[in-house]
This record gives sequence, C-alpha cells and structure tokens, in this order.
Amino acid sequence: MHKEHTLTKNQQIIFDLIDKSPEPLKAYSILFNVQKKGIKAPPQVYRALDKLVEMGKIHKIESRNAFIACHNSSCQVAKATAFSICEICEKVTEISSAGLSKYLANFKDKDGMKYSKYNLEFFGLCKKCR
Amino acid sequence: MHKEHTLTKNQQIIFDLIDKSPEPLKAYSILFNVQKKGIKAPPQVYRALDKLVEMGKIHKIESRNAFIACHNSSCQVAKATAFSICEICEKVTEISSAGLSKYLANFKDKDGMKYSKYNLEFFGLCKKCR
DNA sequence: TACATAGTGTTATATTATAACAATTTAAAT
DNA sequence: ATTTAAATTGTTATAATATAACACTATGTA
Ligand SMILES: [Zn+2]
Ligand SMILES: [Zn+2]
Ligand SMILES: [Zn+2]
Ligand SMILES: [Zn+2]
Repeated sequence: MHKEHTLTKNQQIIFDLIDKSPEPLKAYSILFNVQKKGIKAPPQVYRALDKLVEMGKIHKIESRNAFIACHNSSCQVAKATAFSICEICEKVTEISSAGLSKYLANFKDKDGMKYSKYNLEFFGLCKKCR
Repeated sequence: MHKEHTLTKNQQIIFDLIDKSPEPLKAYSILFNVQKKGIKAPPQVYRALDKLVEMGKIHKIESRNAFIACHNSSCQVAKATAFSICEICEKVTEISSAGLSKYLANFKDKDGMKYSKYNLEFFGLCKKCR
C-alpha cells in the first residue's frame, strides 16, 4: 500500500483556505489571509501551492493566476484539467466530463502525438450573467 | 467590405519580432529587443501585445506568460486556441485541427452551456525530446 | 545513532503587468 | 481647412506575481 499524501502544516492551512473559498484565490490574497496563522512570506505560500498542485489537490487557473481546490478524483492522477470561466463575474467551475477527458486524452496531433496532460479553459457567461 | 487591421508602428515592430521568432517570446524579452527601435517602456510593449492578441495576430501561452504569432486564420475570429508544449525543450506548436475545434465548440457543460472561446494547452514531449 | 530528505523561516530580489497623465497622431465630421 | 473625437504614443512610477539563496528544523529510514 502506497503512502497517502498527508499534508504538512503549511500545506494544510493553505489547502483549507482554498478549499473553503467559493472562488479561486490568488497567492498574495492567500498570504494575507494566513498571516495570522504564522505564514509570513511569499515563498511559504508558493511552496505549499506548488506541492498542492503537484498532488492534484488544487489547480492553477492559468489565465487568472489563481488557485482552486479540486473535487474531481480523476485529475489528481492525470493532471488533465478543464474549467469554465465567466468573463463577467469570474466564476470558475471545474468541468468533469468523461466524454471530454476521453476525447482529449485520445486526441492525436499531426505527428500522431498523444497528450495525457492538458489544461483547458473555456470562456463565456455563466447562468447568472447571461 | 470591412476595414482590414493595419498595424500601427509599435504594433508592427512587435508583431514582426514575434512572427520571426521560432519560439514564444516574453514581454520583457520583447522590450529588450525593441529598445533600439525606440520602444523604451513596458506599457508600450503591453499595449501592443494586448491589441495584437485582440486582433488574433498573436496568442498568449498562458502557462508560460509568452506570446506566439498565429498562422491559423480561423482562430482570429473564434479566439479558440490550442497548443502543444514540450515540457523539456519548451517548443510550442499551435494545433490546427478541425476535429478538435469542432468538438470543443460543440461541447456542452452540465448546464448545457456552450463556449465558443477557449484556450487549450497540451503538455508532453516533442519528437526530438522523446 | 547517523544520514538523507523534505519542510520551514527569512531576507532580498527577479519577473510580469498596470495606473496615471501628458503629448501626439490619425481619422472623421463639419 | 478646421474642429473634434478617438486611438496611439511616451513617460514615470508602482503594483502584482514569483523565485533565489541560505540557515535552520522536522521527519523518516538505515
Ligand atoms: Zn480537478
Ligand atoms: Zn457570471
Ligand atoms: Zn491562432
Ligand atoms: Zn522538446
């Protein structure tokens, strides 16, 4: 049985914050929010973020430089992520679609190359903003 | 007949540089390279980049904070982009696949929502690096 | 214990991007 | 041609995002 990832103190503090947040959090907003818990400097935040991303516990929304918790067990292994982003209210939702992930995992480029790792960001208007 | 986009002086200088580059360029590397042509400060670069992205002449590789010229007429309208990125040599290739763009443009999320705008970045190893 | 590995705390600095405002150029309207 | 509006440019300063480097501490393993 392989060892489960147990979060370290800083990782746990930062994961909890992101996990509770209804919206993606930016690194310096995280820093501000955890200073009362003793995490005082950017490297502490970025290190924890890096590890959490590596573990698949959180994802980075690249177009927004922000971090969101993952609730989709499959992408923890695959590092294959998809999101929808509302261009008005900035609501971000992780897309969990077997069809989509299957299509993308099987997609071959012109050289016949397959890619199991990808990041897809869809942009549009959410229900509320339409 | 609608007006063609004619590039302004700064836009042209910066587009030419990106267009000639075999690899994505970062904003401050662009700045360094065009200083001899009189473009001296970051805002001048970022403004031109913003407009060029808006026109679809270049794309931003979000995971790399770098810019690449577009050679694919279709995404100028759709703002629907896909790239493959080599995790070793950082080679970036724009993917132009009718099948992929059709699939993504027709993809519906759980709320039945469609998205004509998206950015997809595939990660893996290029031919050389495998 | 001894050793290696991972995590932490800290300071400083690098990199990426925008705010704000004045001046200039361009294109359209009178 | 003159006026006007819009877009672009030039410039300085600063904000926001991210990493380097180094000393130290905790954790796991031989
Ligand atoms: Zn996920
Ligand atoms: Zn919305
Ligand atoms: Zn393109
Ligand atoms: Zn390569």
